[in-house]
Amino acid sequence: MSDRCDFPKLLARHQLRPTLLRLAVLEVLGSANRAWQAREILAEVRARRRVNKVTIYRILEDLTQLGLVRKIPLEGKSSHYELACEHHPPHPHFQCHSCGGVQCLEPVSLEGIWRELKGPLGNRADRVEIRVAGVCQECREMG
Amino acid sequence: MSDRCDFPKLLARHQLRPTLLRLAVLEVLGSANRAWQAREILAEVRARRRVNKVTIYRILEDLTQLGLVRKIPLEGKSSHYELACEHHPPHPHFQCHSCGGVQCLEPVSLEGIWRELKGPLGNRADRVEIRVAGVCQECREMG
DNA sequence: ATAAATTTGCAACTTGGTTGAAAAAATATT
DNA sequence: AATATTTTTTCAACCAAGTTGCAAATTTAT
Repeated sequence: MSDRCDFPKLLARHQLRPTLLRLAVLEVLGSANRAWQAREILAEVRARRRVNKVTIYRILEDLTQLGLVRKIPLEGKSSHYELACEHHPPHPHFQCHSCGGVQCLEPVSLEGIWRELKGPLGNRADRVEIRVAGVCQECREMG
Repeated sequence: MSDRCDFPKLLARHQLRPTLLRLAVLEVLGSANRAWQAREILAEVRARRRVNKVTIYRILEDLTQLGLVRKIPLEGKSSHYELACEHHPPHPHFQCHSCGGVQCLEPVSLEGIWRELKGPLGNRADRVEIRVAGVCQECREMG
């Protein structure tokens, strides 16, 4: 997935030091083409190292702030995070409203939407997010 | 906005009794063309009547379940709710990542997106939600 | 009138996330 | 190298949104 992302370099480019924990978080995020909950990232990092949850939250916040990570609001109480490097362009997410599971979908063109968008003038729009809700295959088969 | 929605009838159609509280929640939702947080709805209903928050949450859950209300996941820890009657078709939402404020945008055509959507086969997609993130006018003027 | 079912309230709890300040680690200065 | 400074991580305590189980109250059916 993100074998081609040089995380230390990415961090350096943003004046963030390449600490073990920051790298660990980035590596978890890059280890699969999916969106992760903070709790999942915490668990993954803990598999290799002792960490406090606050640290994970703060790292995620910093990385999100710098645009290195995308924070995706979805149904449920916990946010999801994913890499935002050049190898992971923005894309829609599918969420099953039965099991809550999340899947990344292929990127779609947003031109039409941007063109059609009409909102209170004076707002500056930076980003468009698409969430597709439905029932995933597994839940459908369950009945 | 929703002067044309007959809430008692809507409830009856779904085998839900038109209790004072259910009607109060619907009336709050219909009182402005915006998305409401549960806490806001609670406050509004409490302005007229004594209610427990659990009741509000349960009512919102029931109404959402029946498709009478849309629950919209946005950035931040609390969900937003809005009427889903025929007078309030689905539409994108704008959210300011400075103040967190939410605005309803005009509906846009989703045809292009539906056509382009490519996801794990076997999923059934029911709904597409669009969230536009940016900075609202007010926050821009602040600096 | 009374029994049965539905709705609401209450209190206690769970969970995701946050705060502030101290401890530890890394970097810079003399 | 020793010390000061800054950055990162931790800890404990906290907060707010939302949930659970059960009792009380209300509504509907018998």
